Amino acid sequence: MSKQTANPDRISDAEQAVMEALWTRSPLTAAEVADTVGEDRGWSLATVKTLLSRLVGKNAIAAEPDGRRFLYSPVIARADFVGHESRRLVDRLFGGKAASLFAHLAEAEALSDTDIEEIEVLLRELRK
Amino acid sequence: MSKQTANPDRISDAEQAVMEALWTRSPLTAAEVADTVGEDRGWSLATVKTLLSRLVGKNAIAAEPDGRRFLYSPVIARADFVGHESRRLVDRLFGGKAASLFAHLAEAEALSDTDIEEIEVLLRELRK
DNA sequence: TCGAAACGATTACGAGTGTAAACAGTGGAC
DNA sequence: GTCCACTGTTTACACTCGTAATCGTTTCGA
Repeated sequence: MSKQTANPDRISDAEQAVMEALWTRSPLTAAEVADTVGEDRGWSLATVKTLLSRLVGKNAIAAEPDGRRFLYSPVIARADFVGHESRRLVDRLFGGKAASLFAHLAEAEALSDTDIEEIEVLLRELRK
Repeated sequence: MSKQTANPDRISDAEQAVMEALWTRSPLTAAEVADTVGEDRGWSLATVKTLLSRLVGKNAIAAEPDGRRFLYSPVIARADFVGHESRRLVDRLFGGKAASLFAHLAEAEALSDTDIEEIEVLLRELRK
């Protein structure tokens, strides 16, 4: 009672790769996902099928029957996932303060000139 | 060949809690860490000892002998850890673009007014 | 009609994690 | 001098993750 309780159905790295494929285009069959994802990751079809099953188990994707196979589609939106993970990071590392994350990025020179410009634009938007 | 190869000595959530204690004050004995951390997390001394051992194994902390016990201190700095994890998130979710992370936070209304003000100040600094 | 290909489901297995109990050595109190 | 408390080390165990192989079924081509 603890890892899965504290960690309810977190999407793992490998699983995320599969999600990315489905966020890009869906629905897809297992074979199609494997074609897309397995390519760069060097995964076998079997591996992709396992990941798909696990994602279905986590209710992250839905499997709609289509003849004797399934068509998979995301259930959770990418924006939600991204939001969840971002918040998690901000909470874990910056005491929940998003500005601290920003300060860190600035200090670590992790912000390119382009980044800074874009953020300025966004800020002007926000200030309106 | 893959999880530990792709994931060389990552610091886990539970381990991070121990690190936080040591980043706050160090060196500490195992018992002291347990007093600090075990309290809120409800961990037994045994659990804390295990985590300390694993962290030593990962070269994240150092154990200096002090009589018949050890004094533990961080080897990696919090800023480095935070930097690493932040970059990891930006890479995984925002294609490496920090500005995208910022845009997401803005859009998700994860930025408080205070956050925005602070960021503006930081930006002015950066522009100099 | 018969065998091969294609599918999902089941099983596998080592590494990492969360959480701890059991064990062994030792130094201090009495 | 003996025993207890404390310390690090070893072992444990269930669960997740990465990565598949195998199995059972079904369908399509020959």
